[in-house]
Amino acid sequence: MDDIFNYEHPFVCTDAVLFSLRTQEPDNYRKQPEINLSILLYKRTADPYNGKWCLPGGFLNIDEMPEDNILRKLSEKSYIDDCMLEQLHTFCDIDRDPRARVISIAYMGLMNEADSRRFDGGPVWFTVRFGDNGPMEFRNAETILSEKDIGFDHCAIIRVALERLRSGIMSNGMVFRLLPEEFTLTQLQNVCETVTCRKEPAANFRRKIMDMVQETDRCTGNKGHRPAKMFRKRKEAD
Amino acid sequence: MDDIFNYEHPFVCTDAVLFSLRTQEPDNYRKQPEINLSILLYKRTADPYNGKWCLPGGFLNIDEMPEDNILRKLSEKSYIDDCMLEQLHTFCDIDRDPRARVISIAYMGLMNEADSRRFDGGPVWFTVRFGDNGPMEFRNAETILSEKDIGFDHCAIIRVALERLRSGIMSNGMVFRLLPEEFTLTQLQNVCETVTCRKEPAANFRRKIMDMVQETDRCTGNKGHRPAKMFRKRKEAD
DNA sequence: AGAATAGTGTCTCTAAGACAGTATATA
DNA sequence: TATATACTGTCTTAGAGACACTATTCT
Repeated sequence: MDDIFNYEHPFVCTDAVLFSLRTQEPDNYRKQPEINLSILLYKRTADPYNGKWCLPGGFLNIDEMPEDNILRKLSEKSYIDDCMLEQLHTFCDIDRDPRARVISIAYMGLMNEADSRRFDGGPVWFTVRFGDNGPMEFRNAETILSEKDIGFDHCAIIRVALERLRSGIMSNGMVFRLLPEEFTLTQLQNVCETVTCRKEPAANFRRKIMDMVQETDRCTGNKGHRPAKMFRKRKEAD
Repeated sequence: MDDIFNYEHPFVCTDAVLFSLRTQEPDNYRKQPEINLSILLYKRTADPYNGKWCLPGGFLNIDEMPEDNILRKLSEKSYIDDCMLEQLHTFCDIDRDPRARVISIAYMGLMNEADSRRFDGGPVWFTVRFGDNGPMEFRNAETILSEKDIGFDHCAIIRVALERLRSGIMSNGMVFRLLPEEFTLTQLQNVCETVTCRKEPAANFRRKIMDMVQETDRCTGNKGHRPAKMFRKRKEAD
């Protein structure tokens, strides 16, 4: 092999920010459930950052695409074998891994709640609390994590992913990857609102997204209030 | 060192799409010059892709940031020692380099015409012709290149850069990095129009960008028509 | 009736686009 | 006066936001 290939070169790894939803059943069956955004983290059991929580990912094999690497790592610990991944950014800080020079190609993925509930063992879902630019917080039934509990530069990666999700959720059809096939417009709106941290009158929201959805002939029922029509993502005909 | 670091891992390189402008002096001194977008390419003198034209960049050293790598490579061949670089995307196709597995972290940079004219020796500037999605063409005084004359996957990289430039030029203050400190609004508009491939009435354009610029007390003259006020980028006061 | 959500109609304001017009320098 | 660019005024339209209103189900 060529001379230029005989030098000590950086390692390459992947990291994935997987988003999903956690729907909290309400105390009163007539009320709408609370919807929270959640991400997937796992607890490290070795140095560096032993005991800290990190994003799933791994070292990239010489003959492997980053997306495949991430899906492989995820399917080792769960039942995920398909999830659309979008490249976010490549993180290159020289000392981001104390063991060696490791650059990380970061991806973002979205999955609906039903699929995300099939995870067990390995990584676990934490709901994300976040303000416009303030510190983030991650929770599940047992644990509350703050930014200092996150290893490597993964907080920065999560921030970039959140920013991408927030800016794209309304335009790129990202919302639909978080929702089941069929959903009510109120569900759709609640998801958008939790992601963007902005409330909006229903009439305005509906006008804006009406051309992205299509009505089905089904609706909700037994909720103690007017039933809601179910919608699905509109199939483009162009 | 750790066991996981004893494996054959991908190489990492950088590639930079540097944009600038080429102003073509008009035949009639009273007319506005034609402005073209241009990018920097160099001709390979070794396999693979011997004789093809490529983006500047290079293999990333173990203790080097990608931006520094690019600036180092550029300053070897020219006088560039500073240029804001923005990360575009990381290209990972397994066979994008026939010699080995090499992933490329691609960046985009913008420089004004005066700075870009200080390049000599090494890489050269080509004006870019491009339609909405059609094939690209690259020209300078001696040469016309089509996409097949570009090595590696650098055409795809250029396309991503163009797309980013086109979508951000009006909002992110990118235009101002292509222009000199002071410029006329017609110049500003012409640059925006060549980048976006869309014409627009001057009145509308001016209304849109008025809050991004600030007037100076200078103006053009001796042009055989009404002089134009010079403007500069508005310094934000927040 | 009361509680809760589902869904609609309409007003205002702003920004984008179309287009016609005025202003000013040089030969 | 002719040419070329510089700059402005205004009409129309589309979309965002605010807000008030009606509709439906279950207990």
